[in-house]
Amino acid sequence: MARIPAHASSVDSLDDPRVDAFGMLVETHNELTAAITKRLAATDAPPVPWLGVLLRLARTPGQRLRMSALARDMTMSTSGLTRLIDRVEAAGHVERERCPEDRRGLWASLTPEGLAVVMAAVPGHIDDLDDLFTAALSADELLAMTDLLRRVRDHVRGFASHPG
Amino acid sequence: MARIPAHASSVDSLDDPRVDAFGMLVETHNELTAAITKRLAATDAPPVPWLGVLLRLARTPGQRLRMSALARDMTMSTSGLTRLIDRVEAAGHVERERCPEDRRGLWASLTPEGLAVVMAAVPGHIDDLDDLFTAALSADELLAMTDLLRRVRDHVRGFASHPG
DNA sequence: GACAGATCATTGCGTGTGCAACCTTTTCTT
DNA sequence: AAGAAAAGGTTGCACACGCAATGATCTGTC
Repeated sequence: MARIPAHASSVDSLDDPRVDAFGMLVETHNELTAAITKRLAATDAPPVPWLGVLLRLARTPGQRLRMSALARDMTMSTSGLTRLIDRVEAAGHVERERCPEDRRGLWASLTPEGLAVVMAAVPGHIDDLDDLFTAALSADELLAMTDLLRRVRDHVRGFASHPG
Repeated sequence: MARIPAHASSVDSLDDPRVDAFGMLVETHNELTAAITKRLAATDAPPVPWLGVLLRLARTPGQRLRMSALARDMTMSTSGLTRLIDRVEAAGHVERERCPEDRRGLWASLTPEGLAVVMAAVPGHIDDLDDLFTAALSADELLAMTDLLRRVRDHVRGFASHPG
């Protein structure tokens, strides 16, 4: 691949592997989340962001997480998470609990109903992922891709670029 | 790692490489687009979706694309694209042109100003990508990841799961 | 040739999200 | 100990997006 001089003025300079990679990340994400969203909506499973919250809580010891920590994990703003938890809580899947050692803070805590919901939803979700996602890759490739993505994610997080 | 029986009822069944991979795709996308969005906003460069439109048009022979084709390429609904083009057109970067051979259709056509804008924005954008994205990977890994993502994207598109 | 159905693009509406401002509580500084 | 600064979470606001319905045009069938 030829280096691209900074003063390049032809449209050829727009073909760049870094730009391509970023574009592909965005497109793949959009295609896949749109498809998964439709699959979930076709059943009575919770939508993608709900599933994200419920999965994270279910996998956490004590099955509760601080609001701000959950926002960071979900890569969304705290205001976005406030509203998301509003909805999930209204459905009875989580509860807000006051935090004894920091009275500013709140726990988002998974309810038994919420745990039941996520346990019931996951097998179908995995089937959807097999169809739409995993089928395109070998097992090794899936792990390799996960690893590459994780490294990029961690790298970007190092810039503390989160929305507030 | 142990196989997970379909009737598994413990939270261990929630640790699944397919679920992990999907979660990582979403997180990486969210982190990276948020960070890139902030970088672009800090300069006078156009926001991410505008850049997507402008780049696609700039790289297309004739530098124009049908609205519906552009919507598919951008992995967004046609209504979303209508509004996006409204904004980009108001900024003078593209123009709608009636299509002689199909009077229902419209071309989204890059203006000279739009071309100048994208040519000016791309070098800085590539610098941002180098910082935030490419730095986490070797050149080979970047290409490998792009390839894996492309295969997943193409696979999902095979399900014709687009929003309308 | 006419009518039914599909396709292209737009609009009304609902919703999910980020930013900035705010209040409360904690932590730091002196 | 007191005031300043920082952090946790919520709210007002604006905005971008998807879905469903609409109007216009094309395509296929009889």
